[in-house]
Amino acid sequence: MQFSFRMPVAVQILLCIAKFDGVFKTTSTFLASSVNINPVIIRKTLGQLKAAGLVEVAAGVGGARLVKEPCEITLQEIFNAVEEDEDLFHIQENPNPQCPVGRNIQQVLGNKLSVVKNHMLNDFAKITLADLLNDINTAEQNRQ
Amino acid sequence: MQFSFRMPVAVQILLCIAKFDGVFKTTSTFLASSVNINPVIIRKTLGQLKAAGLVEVAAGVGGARLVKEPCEITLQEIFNAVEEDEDLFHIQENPNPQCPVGRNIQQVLGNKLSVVKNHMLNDFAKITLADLLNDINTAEQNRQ
DNA sequence: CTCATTGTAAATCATGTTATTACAATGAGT
DNA sequence: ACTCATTGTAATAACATGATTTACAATGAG
Repeated sequence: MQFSFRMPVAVQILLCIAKFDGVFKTTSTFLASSVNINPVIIRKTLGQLKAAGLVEVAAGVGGARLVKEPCEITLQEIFNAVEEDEDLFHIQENPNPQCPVGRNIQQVLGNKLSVVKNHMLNDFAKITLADLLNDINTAEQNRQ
Repeated sequence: MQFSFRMPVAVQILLCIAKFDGVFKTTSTFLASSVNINPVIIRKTLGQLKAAGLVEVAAGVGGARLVKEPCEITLQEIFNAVEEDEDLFHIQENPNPQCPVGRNIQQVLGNKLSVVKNHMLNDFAKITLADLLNDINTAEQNRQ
């Protein structure tokens, strides 16, 4: 069990936009070939990132660009842009109300798990697009 | 996108076993009625918890009991017992190797996310079955 | 006006989770 | 030794969700 493609795809999109800014026009088709995924998914994800105020997309002419600096874009923003705001775990909705465990499990376990999720979001908030861009560049240098 | 039932179900099973120890025989059918889920899933989950050394199950006669004290059983153990050991996020397996972002994304993003996952597991390690049992009991008292 | 591109809907495919049925194996109680 | 409720497990079906694909109207620079 793991989270879907969505956040990693969004990260890769943003990295490409940052990396190829001014070099290539970052159309959905161009981005799709980097991620190796269908262009429609890129366009959908780009729409979510636009709604979150992270990118601008040029309808008609094509291409996308960052609205904020890479050092100002965190993984938390990206995560929130593409994932629903919901609990980390799916807790059974209809436990037995006759059972003292069943009738309290949602609240009790939910409380604990929401703290864990907040920690995770805080971790995400500490990671910026600039960090990742930097790691990419370092990895590229080590290639030679 | 969220994690499945599995861990919450396992937690509820263990809480019931702890709570009803010596009062009721905790068979898969009994536990299934608290969680309101199919008994086969209970048996499967119980098998995973047994393999993890958290419970003993009496084949034939029926019923399960904890092998360790509730204060010694952490959410991390329960999580590991029922979930695969895999990355938090699904990162595209076949990115474009021609693209400097595509050919490094797995390593770069994977590194960052594995740190986050470890934090999450550490958080789980700090939550014990005894904590949850305590919260359940408090909630029950506040009912009256 | 043209044309590459975006935005979006709809249909399909793939995968994973949960539910259900079925039945051999178990083992305490008689 | 027999009984019987129960476990362990396999196999299958039902369902939900994510990802893919096709299609096409809307966009807007040139």
